[in-house]
Amino acid sequence: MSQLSVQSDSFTASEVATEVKQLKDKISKADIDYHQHDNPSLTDQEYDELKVRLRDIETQYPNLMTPDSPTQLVGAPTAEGFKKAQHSRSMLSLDNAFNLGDVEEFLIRIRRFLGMEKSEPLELVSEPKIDGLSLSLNYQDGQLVQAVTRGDGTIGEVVTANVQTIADIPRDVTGEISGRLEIRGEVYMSHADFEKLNQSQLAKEERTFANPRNAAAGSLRQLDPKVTAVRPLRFFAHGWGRVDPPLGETQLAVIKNIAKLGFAINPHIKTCQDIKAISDEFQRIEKMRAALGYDIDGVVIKVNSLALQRRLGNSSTAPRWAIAIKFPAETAWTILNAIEIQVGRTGALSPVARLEPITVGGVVVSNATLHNEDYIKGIGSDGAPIREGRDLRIGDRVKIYRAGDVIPKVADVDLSVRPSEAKAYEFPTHCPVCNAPAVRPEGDAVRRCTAEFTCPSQQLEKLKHFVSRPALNFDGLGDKIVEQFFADGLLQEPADIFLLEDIFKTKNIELKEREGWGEKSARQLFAEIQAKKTVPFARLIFGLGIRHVGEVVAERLARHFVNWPSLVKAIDEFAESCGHSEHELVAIEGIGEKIAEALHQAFVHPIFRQSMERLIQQVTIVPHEVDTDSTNPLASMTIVFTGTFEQMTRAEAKARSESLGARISSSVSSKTSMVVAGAKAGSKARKAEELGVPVITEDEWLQMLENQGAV
DNA sequence: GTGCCTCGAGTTCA
DNA sequence: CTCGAGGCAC
Repeated sequence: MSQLSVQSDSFTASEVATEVKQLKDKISKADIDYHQHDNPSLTDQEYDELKVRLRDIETQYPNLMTPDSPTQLVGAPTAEGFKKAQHSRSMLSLDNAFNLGDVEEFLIRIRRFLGMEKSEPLELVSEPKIDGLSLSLNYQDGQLVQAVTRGDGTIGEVVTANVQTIADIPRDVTGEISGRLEIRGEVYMSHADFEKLNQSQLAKEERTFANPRNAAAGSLRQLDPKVTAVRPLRFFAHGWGRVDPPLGETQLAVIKNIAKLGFAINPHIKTCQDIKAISDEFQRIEKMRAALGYDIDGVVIKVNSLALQRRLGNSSTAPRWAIAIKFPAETAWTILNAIEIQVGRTGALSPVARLEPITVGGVVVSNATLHNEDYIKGIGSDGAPIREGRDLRIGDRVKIYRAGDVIPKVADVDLSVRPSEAKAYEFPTHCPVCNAPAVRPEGDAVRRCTAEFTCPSQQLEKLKHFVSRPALNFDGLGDKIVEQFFADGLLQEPADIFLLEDIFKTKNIELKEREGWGEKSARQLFAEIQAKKTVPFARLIFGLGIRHVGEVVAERLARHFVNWPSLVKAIDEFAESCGHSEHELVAIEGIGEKIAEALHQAFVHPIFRQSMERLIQQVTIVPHEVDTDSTNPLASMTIVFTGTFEQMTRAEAKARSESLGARISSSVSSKTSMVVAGAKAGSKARKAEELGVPVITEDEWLQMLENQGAV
């Protein structure tokens, strides 16, 4: 293994490529020996060294990285699962519109973001929104190398073998295209094929599927590709991820070129020039819906120009250049049997409706969210009536729909059949779990249990949050197990998790002897806990479960403060400065007084403080990753924008710099790396000069972006 | 002070 | 996925 330490600098490009190939082969052979033959051919250490070496090379030569590289695969395939792979660009969802007004707002938002006049033309493309499963297909030099499901948008499951038999997906576009090509689209099943499949399932006395979407999902996620092969799956391409040679300059042109490569595309794609055309097209598709022969749940509208799409970019969850206009949801009537109150990790008392089970949109629903006190009364928090002041009472006949085809909600109540004995629901004034007073501040919609750190429900929910996927992401320590351990008094706060092995010892309990545990699973759990002792800073901050501090705010804090002591110091200082707006904390983009106050409130609380000190002793914090790419000067900068911009709007400038890894701040301090001053810049530019912070013009700023190839 | 826009919190079922 | 609310631009 000595060649592994050789400096790659001394290698020629082709030598490096050869080494990459060899590494990949070795790793995948080891994978097969290990997982499929249960016969490891390498020691763990040798295996890890190979992977580290491959990752090093890929970091140095990103062009050698392919989607099927073992470094892109996270986690091993399990008996009942698929390998997982990270998407090269995350697969976002779409914003939804439910009426024309929403679409108009969407167009206004786009024009405003781009600084376009109302009269300027903006070409759009419309297409039916297929109700299926999103899939990413990765080709290298024309060969299909990997197919990945959407998953959580960042990481999906590898189903390459399963999609090889789908006729709408070419396995090979060799000769047509070289380099990398990632096609995205929707896997679905036609109505006719769905009926046939269910009949044959019936004949074989196997389970039938509730709807084509479930049938498609079930068929795609077969562990045995031979089963998938006989299932009649189809595919429409509707987008793309990374594509090496550009395929066109508009959405429509690229899609047409994708069709030329042999992919199926939907025949009902059209360009629209204005809201009227969109409306007409939506109605046309809606009329056609039943006759299409496959399920659609709306119409997708996209900005046609790819240049504009690039300028618009993405928000954290969805592209700004597309929107889905959804068809109205299916509804069903049922009986409201009971209203129960749940207490969440922030102490929020959330009412949940227990329903007489009913099928809505192909799924049996027995619970529905009731949001809050006012929702039960039929009144919005702004005083606007939702059901014209008609409240919900136990025993009522209610209309249920699934918002966004997922979350069951109560849309209406039938007063004509209300039982005479039904009384108005009285919302509890005390926590149903710990009986502490539950208060609802003036103007708030939510009533909260006041026993912030002592209410068992809040403690438990905070623990669940800490172990959850976006936080510390403990494998094999899910909600159910946390609940058990909490009920048995083994866990109370995050630090206890890392001390679990000791806690078991001192209490003289053997985990492997508990119901449902064995030697192996116990050992695995303790290993996982050990592994999670090293934790990325942002995940740790998010895991603390402080109000108003979600993933994004946690990431911003981690980015800004880099390490734990600086964060704590800033929060303590904020307290001393009596929470004033000049403070470093409040100057961070996206963090205002409420969030700073929430952080301060948590950290001054002795119980929280103590539990933090215990936790910090247990973990090693990985500082927030700073983009060390030396060719990107924006990566580690804190930038302040001031004045009026001409070439791009402020929102666009910010979005652009954030995507290049810069931090945005609203006020100038000694920590500011640079001020970009547009026309009529005032006090901020002056302050920057006083502090010796460089001030550049809009043109110079654009020049910097251009140097990054970001324009 | 007001009106976006984005983020956070809570929710269902398979 | 939706709603409420925080942050920020106007």
